[in-house]
Amino acid sequence: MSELNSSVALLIQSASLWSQLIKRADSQLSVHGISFTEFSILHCLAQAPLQQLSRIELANTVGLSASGVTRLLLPLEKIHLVEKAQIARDARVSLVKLTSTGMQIYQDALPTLSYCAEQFTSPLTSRQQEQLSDLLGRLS
Amino acid sequence: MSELNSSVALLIQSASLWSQLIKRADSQLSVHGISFTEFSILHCLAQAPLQQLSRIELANTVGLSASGVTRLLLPLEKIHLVEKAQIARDARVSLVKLTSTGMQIYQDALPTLSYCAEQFTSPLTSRQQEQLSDLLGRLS
DNA sequence: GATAAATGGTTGCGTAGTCAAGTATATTGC
DNA sequence: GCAATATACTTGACTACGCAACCATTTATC
Repeated sequence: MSELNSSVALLIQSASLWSQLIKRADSQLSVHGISFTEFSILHCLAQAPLQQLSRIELANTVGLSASGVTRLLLPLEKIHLVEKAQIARDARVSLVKLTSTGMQIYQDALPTLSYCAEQFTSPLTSRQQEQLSDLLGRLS
Repeated sequence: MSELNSSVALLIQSASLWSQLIKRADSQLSVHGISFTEFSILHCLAQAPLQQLSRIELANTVGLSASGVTRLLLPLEKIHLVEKAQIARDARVSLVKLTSTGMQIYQDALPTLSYCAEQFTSPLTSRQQEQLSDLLGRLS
């Protein structure tokens, strides 16, 4: 049973850690008027070629359901951080494109979140941070 | 900017990873009639001395807000997995105590979640899993 | 020992997100 | 070329939270 316990204990500890991290990130990002999840979306779009992705691609990248993406994009469209685009090949897909305003907000918010991430990983040496990054990268 | 990017990219990748993990855990735990968060609560209580904790301690341990704990406990009380208890010293605190039914459900669910955790960490060698556990343990 | 401040907890209200079902378009099998 | 199936969403209804405001009790201050 203590075999079972150690992996499960790690999981539960991670849950607590993660929820605290997200709360802090949300709180710090609120200066820019966006949440962590919204930032994630801006980030994925900013990295994408032409700064655009389909909603399904976006959902897979940020780990949300399709409907979650639909709902999250509504306010972002309303304040013109992203806009819809079509693709001729397939009338089903509705592309999401980062606007220049959206890119601006993203770039403003990037150092804020980066600082937050550093605060969080500061108990680790930079060597350990690399290790952690590497290990997490191997998980799926 | 690519300096900023690497830490932030890791964070966003972790978010996606985490949400997928929780979805899988919830889905597998549904056999036992509980969610991952509910399991977390049972787990914390099972580890605690006398299998009881105050609501605030519980909130801190699982990373929820106080109100989150209040609401989560309601259904658990209703199906008698946990019960309320008083402490004479302080009439404000309301202890939460794991019932024997609750302990049973916890022990039934433990291997399920453990299997889920193993599935998740299976891309890593056991040496790497230890490293990961160690690194995460150092974060707060 | 009365008043102020802190702590433990609950409730109202709002937001984020899920799943199941529906719609529109594309693709496949015959 | 047309039915069947799959894909890309959207919507309705619901759950899971968080925050702010609120009691109740305890502790500190004077």
